[in-house]
Amino acid sequence: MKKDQPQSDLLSAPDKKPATKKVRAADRIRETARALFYREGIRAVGVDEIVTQAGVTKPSLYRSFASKDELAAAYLRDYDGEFWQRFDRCVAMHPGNAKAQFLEYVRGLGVRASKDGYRGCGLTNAAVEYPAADHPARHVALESKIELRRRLRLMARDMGARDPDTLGDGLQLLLEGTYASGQLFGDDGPASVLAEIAERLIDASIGK
Amino acid sequence: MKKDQPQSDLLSAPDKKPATKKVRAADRIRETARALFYREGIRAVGVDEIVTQAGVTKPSLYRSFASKDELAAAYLRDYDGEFWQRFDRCVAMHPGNAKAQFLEYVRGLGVRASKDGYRGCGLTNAAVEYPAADHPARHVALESKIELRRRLRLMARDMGARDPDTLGDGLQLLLEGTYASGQLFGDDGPASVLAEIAERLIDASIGK
DNA sequence: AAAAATACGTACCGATCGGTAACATCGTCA
DNA sequence: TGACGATGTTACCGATCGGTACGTATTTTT
Repeated sequence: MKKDQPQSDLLSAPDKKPATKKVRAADRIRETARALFYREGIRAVGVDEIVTQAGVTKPSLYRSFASKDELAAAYLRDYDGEFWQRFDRCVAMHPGNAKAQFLEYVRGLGVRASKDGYRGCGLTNAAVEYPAADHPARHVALESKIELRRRLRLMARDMGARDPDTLGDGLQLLLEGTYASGQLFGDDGPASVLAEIAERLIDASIGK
Repeated sequence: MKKDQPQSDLLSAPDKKPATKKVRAADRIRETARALFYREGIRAVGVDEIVTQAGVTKPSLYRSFASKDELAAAYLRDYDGEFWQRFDRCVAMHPGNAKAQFLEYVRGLGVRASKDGYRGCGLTNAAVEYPAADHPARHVALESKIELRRRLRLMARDMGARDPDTLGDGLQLLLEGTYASGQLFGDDGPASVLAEIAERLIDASIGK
């Protein structure tokens, strides 16, 4: 279970103990929380479970995070970062072609969402778990979704949509619908038609 | 379950106290749980809060429901019933016209989902809160979604879609996306374009 | 090597969680 | 009246919840 020691000794690592435990407790907590929160939900996971599985202790958690809610918010910030990494990678694959960019992301998502064990979007799930507007976790989730909306509308404009805002919002509905459906049905759920439907909607919304 | 209140006083009710408390405890619990579970989420609401707000006591709850999980399942069965009531009312309004039936529902949903305080679909939310496949709440939610999928595919066929299953699934993506987006963004969210997008997608999927 | 700073662990807290035992009370109907 | 079923009352259970007081290692700096 305790793997990952700093492989800095690939070349010229002069003074360094094996450092089996060199990974900072805060990092181990972040990683463990990420896995547990995503798989089981935030409310379902207690801090004891996190620290136990991370191989650290509770005070270590509370030295790095003010509360469980803040840890949840940190998890979502990490998740948000990974999301945009995936998204922007698709964008970079098709320079100047917004439709191809979006369809690239959508095809990847369609595959992921149809594998079982898929649990949807961590950000959306968190917003479902924490409806209170002032909760730190919900705040992170909402900001991310607002940014996504902005990006999708821009992409819709670049696609040449007659009404970019409407198409952008429509694409967001499809994405959120896939997140939800993917975790409801296992494979062979509605999520598998995402790419086809998205393309159909886009084609019906551009040109003319 | 457990019929309610002998409403024998429609005529000739001679001796009857105001009956402020005549409502069965089980029913009061169901109603209270429905409101609280939907608004705040199932995990977020404790049984103490339910019985307190319902004006009953904990043993009364556990005389009618085997566990909190079963109460949650009962809540979802109620929710499911109300959903199909709304849905079938829209169907009945446009006999023989599946597209009009669906758009009728979609227009109503678009309005509801854009009001703030909207919390999405109770069934979908429950599935998010309880990822474990064997949880009673998730079971009810999944069954309902499977039935919805079946219905939407049938409607897509009645619309004359080239590929009914694909269109049906696409419509489900839009619905689920609206449930999620509606509770993320308040009003003026992506949910407000649902009707327009749905119609566009349908038109692009039929005939030819 | 000594001192200052940083990271971590042991043990514990009060509150709340879902759930129950035992008994008193009430209304209804025979 | 008397019996019954449904409800309320009170007190309690063990487990888990999020969170902390306080002392000990370990590093880093001097």
